[in-house]
Amino acid sequence: MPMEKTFNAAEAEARISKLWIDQKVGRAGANAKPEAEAFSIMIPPPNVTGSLHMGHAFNNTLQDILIRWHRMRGHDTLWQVGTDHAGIATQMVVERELAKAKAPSRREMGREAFLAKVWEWKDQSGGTIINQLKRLGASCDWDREAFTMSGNFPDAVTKVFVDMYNKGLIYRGKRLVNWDPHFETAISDLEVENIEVKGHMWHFKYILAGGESYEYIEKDAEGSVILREKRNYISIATTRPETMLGDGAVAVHPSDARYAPIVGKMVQLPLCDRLIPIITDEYPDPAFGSGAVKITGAHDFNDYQVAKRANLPCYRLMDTRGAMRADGAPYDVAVARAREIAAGSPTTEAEVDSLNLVPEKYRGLDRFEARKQVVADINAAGLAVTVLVKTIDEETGSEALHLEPVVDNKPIMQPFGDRSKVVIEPMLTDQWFVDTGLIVGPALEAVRNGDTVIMPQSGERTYFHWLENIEPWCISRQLWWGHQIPVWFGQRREDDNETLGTLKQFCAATEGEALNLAKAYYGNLDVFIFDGSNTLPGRNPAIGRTNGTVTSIGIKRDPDVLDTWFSSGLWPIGTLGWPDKTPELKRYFPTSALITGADIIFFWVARMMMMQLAVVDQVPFKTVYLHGLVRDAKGKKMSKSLGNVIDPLEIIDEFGADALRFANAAMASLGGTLKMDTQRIAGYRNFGTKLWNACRFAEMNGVWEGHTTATTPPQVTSTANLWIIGETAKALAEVDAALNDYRFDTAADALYKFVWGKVCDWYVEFAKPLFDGPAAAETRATMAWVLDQSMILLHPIMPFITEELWSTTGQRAKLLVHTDWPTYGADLITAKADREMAFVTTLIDEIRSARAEVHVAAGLKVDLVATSLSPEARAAWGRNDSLIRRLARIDGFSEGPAPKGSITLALEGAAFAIPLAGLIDIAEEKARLSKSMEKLAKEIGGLKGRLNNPSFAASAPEEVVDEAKANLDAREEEAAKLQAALKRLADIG
RNA sequence: GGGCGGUUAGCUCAGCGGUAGAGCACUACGUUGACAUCGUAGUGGCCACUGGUUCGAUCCCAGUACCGCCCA
Repeated sequence: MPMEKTFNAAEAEARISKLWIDQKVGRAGANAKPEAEAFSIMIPPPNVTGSLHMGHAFNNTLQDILIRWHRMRGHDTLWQVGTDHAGIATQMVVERELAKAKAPSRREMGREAFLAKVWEWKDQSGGTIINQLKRLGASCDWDREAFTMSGNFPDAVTKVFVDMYNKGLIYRGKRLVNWDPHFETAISDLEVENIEVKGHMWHFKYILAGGESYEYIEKDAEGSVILREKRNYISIATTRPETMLGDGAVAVHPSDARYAPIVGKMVQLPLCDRLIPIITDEYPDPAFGSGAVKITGAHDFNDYQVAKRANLPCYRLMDTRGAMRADGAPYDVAVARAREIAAGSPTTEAEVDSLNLVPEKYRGLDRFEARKQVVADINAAGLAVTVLVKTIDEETGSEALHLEPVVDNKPIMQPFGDRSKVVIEPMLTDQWFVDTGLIVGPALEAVRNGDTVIMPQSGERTYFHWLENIEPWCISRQLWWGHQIPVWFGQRREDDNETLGTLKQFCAATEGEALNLAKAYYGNLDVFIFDGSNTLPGRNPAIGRTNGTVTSIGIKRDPDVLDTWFSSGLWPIGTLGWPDKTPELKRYFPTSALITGADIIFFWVARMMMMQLAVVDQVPFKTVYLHGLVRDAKGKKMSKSLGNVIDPLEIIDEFGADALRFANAAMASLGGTLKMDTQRIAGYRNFGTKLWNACRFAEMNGVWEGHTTATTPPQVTSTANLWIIGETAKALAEVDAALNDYRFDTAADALYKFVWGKVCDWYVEFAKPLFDGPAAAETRATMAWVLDQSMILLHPIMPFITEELWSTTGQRAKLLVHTDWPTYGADLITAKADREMAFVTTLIDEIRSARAEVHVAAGLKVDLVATSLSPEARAAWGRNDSLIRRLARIDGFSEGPAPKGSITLALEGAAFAIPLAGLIDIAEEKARLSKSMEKLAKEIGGLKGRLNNPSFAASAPEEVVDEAKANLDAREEEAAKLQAALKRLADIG
């Protein structure tokens, strides 16, 4: 059955994909030669909730190109596939599904039932993205699909936590964290997006205690007094009025002379029955606002630092949902205790946290509601800074002056949760942290000494900059979906004089081990797991008593889970079976390359480096290839709201996976963003069609008859065949070099130019006359070989169309995916053939160009007269005249002087005339020649300028000088010929 | 404010010491033993600006302007 005119991607891709999967072509070690070196890649695990977007398509195309290339080369390859449980993202999706289905909410159904729902959902929809990867042609080892919540992974995560805990690399502490009031969990710095929004700045007066007052003096830049008044207050500015309820002080800069008289004095905190001090700190900027800053240690990161320095208590004002606290003792009780603490009464962090200093009227209000209320109350109390405003009564026209509160409209940077999109609240909570400062050293060193190479190099600078300024990593999340933290809490023994108010921690891989630890600690008490109802407040353990004496004690597991990135940080070893010493771990770790987006260098790459080095003392990968983000054709971020999202599956439907893959490879230059243009993808679809039709042409000419795969090219004698065999060797060398350097764009470019520019544009055309001559047999053999090589070399980038062509063009021992990658070298290049074909193609180009410029009808055959021929040129003509005649539409050929009324061509070593008496416009030919002369003159001028410069000859390398000389000679020779032709034209008229 | 990068043909981008390339778009023409998802020919660039290094700079260095991205 003859080949169709085009490749039917939709039909063939499904069929070929199934074939590859059924035959397990991507299994670890497939097609490996004995003793082969290993090449392994870990897929950046997509979220199990995810579906394939352009970023995935791009990222996985590059990985597949590398894997296929190495696999064909006979290396022992593994492309480890799998998905990430993606804590917040997945929990969010399932909660949304529940809401949509009007099912009970997460809280209503409880932890166990909810987790069952998540697993149910995962089983139903978790395979989506994996199946989409298959459509892209990804040749992963599908049998090894991993999941961060399945198999050995949870145990591995737990083991790492316990080990790190025991080494003192993980600690628990009360810290100000980014709190997401929607998910009611802490999130890491990296999960916060700071966005500029319209905000307001309010100005409040805090009245000095005891009726005190001072002289407030404001000076301008020159030091002249511009305001002098007696004040009984200090003015503070804030964008978050509701947090004033938790203020611990007012801070001013130590150099600020305006407030020097009142530093150390107390002010009355408005709306509250508390006095707070005026303190000095470097933090306030005297030039900003009034220069005085209210300090709310529990709800602002800067204030927290000030509070720490000044040893101020940090009173938490909000609950987990971002509403003003309604728990704890009544306000007057709490505030009384706060006054005692302020007066020096000893306290603990835990006690401070338990005190609810929100006055009764604000309790339970949402934080934004509370903000409005506080502002209203401050205004009502006359404590707002005001300005005189003149109003005119519209009816009477009478003017009136009155005071209005000063509220500045100003843009403010506000933190939002990257998943929830709600305003993040700095919140003082107990969390687990990795003491990253202790494990960052080896991760930095490994990149510095080249154990791991980051490409492009700018990525290394970013990596260093972040790691050199690393902050502790908050790894606990108040979620349900994830790896539960393997720590159980119990009450401290009375003789245990650790920090008051904290619980004893038992960190262990299993409940049994935790119980053993606890038994060892509590001595003769019975220890049991307390996992019951939440009737006891917080995480307090249960205590059993007999006749009033404590006889048993319960320990309770921390309900929190680990940050998703803690587990995905272990992806390289976890997927290979660690902590077991599996053969795969031995074989494929450290992995060869990590291909990932530059946007997760902090989230993932840096953490994998730190974690793997901390756990197994080895780098996780030798090369990190960072790529940019995929944008739309205009460079805009693809987003649903903009409506510019390009769905890779739709692209595959329309153009085929190969076109998308080739476009991805061609765009993969290092650095920058990637602008995805469907026109370009269409172009690469056309490229596939081009190859397809070259093979179809071969088929029509019997090239494939009885064809089997040959590893070496046929022995040939004709120049065109020798030449294309050499070009194939050049293409192989370019592709190998490019892929070796991770230059997917260079590889794609070389292949495009070879297949289209050399094979299709020239070689197929050359073959047509050769098929009629004595070289027909060797030409068929050469074409078969060259097209085979094209399929092989293109296969890593365009696997489907090449696999399909492979099976339709001959008897094949193996699928293309497992066909050996060639190893031939420069010995296939014949310099003489190269030179000769350069002459032939240049001559054809020149004739075509000249014909077009003087408007010779395309169909018209013309004669050619050689006016001068070097021996080499004469030989070249003799061996290739059928090619030239056909492609340049030449009829008769002779040697001799230029006939009258001909146009002239000048080449190196030859000059030709095309007699066109009566057919051409003399003026037009003159113009054409003059234009060529101008171009030559410019080149000659440049070359002469260089060569006439004495220091050029003195300083430039010899070969550069020689090249310039040779160039000048050749250009001058051509110019002379053109000059002669111009003269002839002038003679005619 | 700190860090990283960019500025090359109408568009999207390569090139990164020897005088500028690709794809797309555009214009004209369509002879051909595969391909109109095509062929042939062509138009189009003070390589952001200003200095410096060099025999020579789009390329290296410094500064300026503008534009991105990341982190505060």
